[in-house]
Amino acid sequence: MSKPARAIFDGTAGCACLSLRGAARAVTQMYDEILKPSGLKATQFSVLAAVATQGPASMTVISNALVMDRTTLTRNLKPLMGRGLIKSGKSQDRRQRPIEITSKGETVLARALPLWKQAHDQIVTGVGFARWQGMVRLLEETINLSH
Amino acid sequence: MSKPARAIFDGTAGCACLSLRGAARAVTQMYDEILKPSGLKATQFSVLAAVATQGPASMTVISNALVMDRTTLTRNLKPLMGRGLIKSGKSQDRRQRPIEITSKGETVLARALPLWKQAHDQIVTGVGFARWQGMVRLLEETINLSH
DNA sequence: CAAATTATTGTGCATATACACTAATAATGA
DNA sequence: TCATTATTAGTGTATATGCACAATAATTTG
Repeated sequence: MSKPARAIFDGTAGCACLSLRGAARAVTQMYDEILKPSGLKATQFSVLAAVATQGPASMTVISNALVMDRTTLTRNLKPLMGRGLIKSGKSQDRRQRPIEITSKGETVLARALPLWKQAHDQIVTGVGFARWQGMVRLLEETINLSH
Repeated sequence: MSKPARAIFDGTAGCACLSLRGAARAVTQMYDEILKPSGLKATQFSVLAAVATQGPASMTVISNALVMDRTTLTRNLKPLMGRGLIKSGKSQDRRQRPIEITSKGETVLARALPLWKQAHDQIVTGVGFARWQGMVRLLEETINLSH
């Protein structure tokens, strides 16, 4: 009876949130390591790529595309803005400050892409293409569940 | 030619890291919301439960069990320590400061467990038991891949 | 045993995350 | 029109994350 919690909760095993967060941490570290030569972290790469494909677009549009809280995106744009990889412009709607990638940002993104592909392939090859596809599908369903 | 990046990278779709992080964010928010009455956030619940089941144990042991960087665990213990839910003791090996749950921590954890179960069931029911099991297995494989 | 190595933990720094709240602007409606 | 409501974005605060580095103690090795 010295550890009553053991009887009711078995720690790591079987918690969707814990598994997801753990996998996200592990994969992020792998991506960060491989992306290192580009000077981008995994999140920064994702944001830069989203701005490149979606932009010029409002913060709200981009944050929705990234399944990321709007205020989180505000902070995540800062290091990219500081390095001049993206810029914010003006809109007719003066509340909006549409974000777009700069030419310097395009260059950095282009250099990062083969590294991203390398990390990506490592995951896909590791778990197998079909199973990986199934996982991405499940993850998207899971995201929709909590909306 | 105004958006050359679109041709080489299709943003959100198909990036394992982005999908994982997005799903982790979404699920964490769901857990946080449901766990609110307990005063614990999802991560805090996980850490507290791990300490309860593993402890008394060294930081290194617990961080490995959680697939969490050791220094991250150090910071994550702080709010739990501050609320008196866990405590650190001493060991023969004077480098170690084994962590264990307090009786107050046991009480809080016991109150949080039904809430955790509620969140958990919401995910499992949503994606289906078998598919959820498959996902957890894949997530664990993915974690092992990046080690 | 003393020196080198390994193991355990903490801290500085930078980024990532999101809720509550605020400010500014646009849209709506009486 | 002008007051109300809705939309868009930023800030304050707190936690989460991890690399580089430092400090301390145990272990190994010559």
